Amino acid sequence: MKKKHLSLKDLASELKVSISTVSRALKNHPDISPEMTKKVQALARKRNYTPNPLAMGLLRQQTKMIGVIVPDMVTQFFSSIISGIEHVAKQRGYYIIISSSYDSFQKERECVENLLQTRVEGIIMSLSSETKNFPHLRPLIDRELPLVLFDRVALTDKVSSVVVNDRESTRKIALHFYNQGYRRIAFISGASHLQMVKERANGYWEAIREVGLPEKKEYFVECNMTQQSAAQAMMKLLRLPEPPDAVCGVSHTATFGALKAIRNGGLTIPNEIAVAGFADQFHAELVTPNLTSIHHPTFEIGREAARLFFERLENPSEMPVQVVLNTQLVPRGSSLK
Amino acid sequence: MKKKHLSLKDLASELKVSISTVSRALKNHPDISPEMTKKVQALARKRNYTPNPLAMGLLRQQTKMIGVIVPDMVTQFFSSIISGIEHVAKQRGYYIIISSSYDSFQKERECVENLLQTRVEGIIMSLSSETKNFPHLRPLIDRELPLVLFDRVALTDKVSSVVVNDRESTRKIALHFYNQGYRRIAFISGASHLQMVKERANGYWEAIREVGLPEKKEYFVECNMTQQSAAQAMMKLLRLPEPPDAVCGVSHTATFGALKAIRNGGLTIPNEIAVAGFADQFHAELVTPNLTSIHHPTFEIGREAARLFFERLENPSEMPVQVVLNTQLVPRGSSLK
DNA sequence: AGTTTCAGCACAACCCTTTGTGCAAAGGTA
DNA sequence: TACCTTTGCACAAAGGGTTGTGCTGAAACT
Repeated sequence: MKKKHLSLKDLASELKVSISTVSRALKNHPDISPEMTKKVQALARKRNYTPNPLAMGLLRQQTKMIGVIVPDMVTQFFSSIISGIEHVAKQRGYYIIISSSYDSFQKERECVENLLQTRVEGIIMSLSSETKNFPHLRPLIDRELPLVLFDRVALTDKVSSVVVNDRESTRKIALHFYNQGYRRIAFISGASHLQMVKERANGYWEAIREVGLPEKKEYFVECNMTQQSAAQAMMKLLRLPEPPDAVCGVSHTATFGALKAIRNGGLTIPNEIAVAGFADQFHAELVTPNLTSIHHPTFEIGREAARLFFERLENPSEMPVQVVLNTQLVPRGSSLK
Repeated sequence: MKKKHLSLKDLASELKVSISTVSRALKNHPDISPEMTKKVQALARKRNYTPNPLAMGLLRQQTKMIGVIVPDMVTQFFSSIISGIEHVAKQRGYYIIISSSYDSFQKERECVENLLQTRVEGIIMSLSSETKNFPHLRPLIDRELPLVLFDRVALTDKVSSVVVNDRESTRKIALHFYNQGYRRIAFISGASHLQMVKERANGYWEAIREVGLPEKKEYFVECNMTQQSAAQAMMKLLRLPEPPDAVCGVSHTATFGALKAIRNGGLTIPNEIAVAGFADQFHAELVTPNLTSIHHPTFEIGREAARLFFERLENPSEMPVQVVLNTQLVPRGSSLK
């Protein structure tokens, strides 16, 4: 005995008036007499009527849905951003549909296609690490569907985006190391085709130059952004004839990978070597000593991305903009001599 | 020059046939001649036609959407479960709409109402910690909409649910402590109105009795499930005339709270005191020594919940079932003498 | 050749809502 | 009284898709 959702038709037949009368009465249309309006609204409230969103969507040609694509939705970084997006979307009566690209270009492409088929009104996404070309974004751009990129961005001349000040982040860390007296500062970098990685690497070199330290290439190692790879890169650093006394990871994963390698190497932090990188408060305070880290305003990233999305939705012809959010360096035990 | 999605009507007018012909041709209906079918399908492929889901939804009276309510979507535990739900939903062509109750009964109630207005076909949820009555679930049950609860469940005689073997989890931990030679085993419990907490507490006592240790009330302390509160509870334990040599936290948060208190107290793990609790691999291996922990099959919880959901969707009259998943004790450094 | 049969397509209704237009009854004015 | 305006509602179309039924012309039958 499954009760179906009730429609205007049900209300209309119960009141023995036409559907259009009911519809107008619910909107206080002047064409409808006050008595009728009252009667209709009373019944609608009693029966707990709500308009069918599908019918509305069909009529208005809008689904009230935003597609969100992230490399992975389990990581706190992304889930927190999603939470920020959802917060704004909810306020505006929109829903989000989350898809994971699992850092695969192929999957990302499928996600975009799927979401377009679902008739989302636009997409907010962070690119997969494999994504170097953007043919799958063409349909969005050509059809002027709102598209907002965050964290891992591209095509910034055509697409609005939200990023953090990556260069400044690593610069802050390196300067912090220097101020604490560390002089052999190393950096574990990542896949260099990513804009974010380039920026962070630049920030590192900028600080090195700024304080007048020698630009030693051997203190700049690369990894593929996995914990294991970062750990190996760290071990490479430790085997140097003159190993670094401070190290900064290019990402959350790289930082903790380096941390593990250092522990395995039996070195004491922060005396023999200082560590800093990217981590949220919870993770930074879980390890001993607590990790000096760059805190990303994840919720705000999501909020801004959603804000830009609605801006474009309302004004598709505006020029794309880029919002740069500032990160925060939180010094903790791992780098305080 | 916003190109709209194209419809059957567009295809029909381009081929100068009726809409119904196009519709049938796309489905290989025998009424349509092979040549016409070929022609239509060719054009549809060329133009990249996909049916409008709103129109289909309106027609079939199904939205292909599942509402998902969690206390918080940022925590890995829940985001991983959501990921499992999404995985199954995607396979079946369904989308999920995620709402957060923020552990508030009021918000949870609003979430349910909102989702029902959106015409989701059912809801998969974990109850907020405030939820003790279930008037907001009545509409779901009365209208026989699929409802599946996980982790924090209730009304198991009317609603399908997925839980883990909580009692067994803590029992395993306590037995593991005993086998490692620990004899003064403590437990940091939580808000006792939660079924989950009761079960875990029971598992602890069960193991204590099983191995014949004295049932010492002072080794059983309570906290309100925050890190700080758990840390305070831990400190209380450490101040005992005969402090425990092993401690188990009732939850992820409680476990790490206890860990921090022990560190602050300057005790060495696992020699002076062993620690174990609930944590995923990433967090367990982040701390030193690595934390012995109960691993929850979060992805599977989501998968099972979704499976039960579709079972009920297809067969609403079946009796509710409860799936109990087993947890896994992963011994690590924090409890190995 | 006249009738039947069937292939092959068009028409119309339905799902639910909004909204422009039509229309009848009531009121007002000359 | 005859005409015009206004009130208050009904009708219909549109949005995109499916599907039962109606219609037309040609092939196959007697």
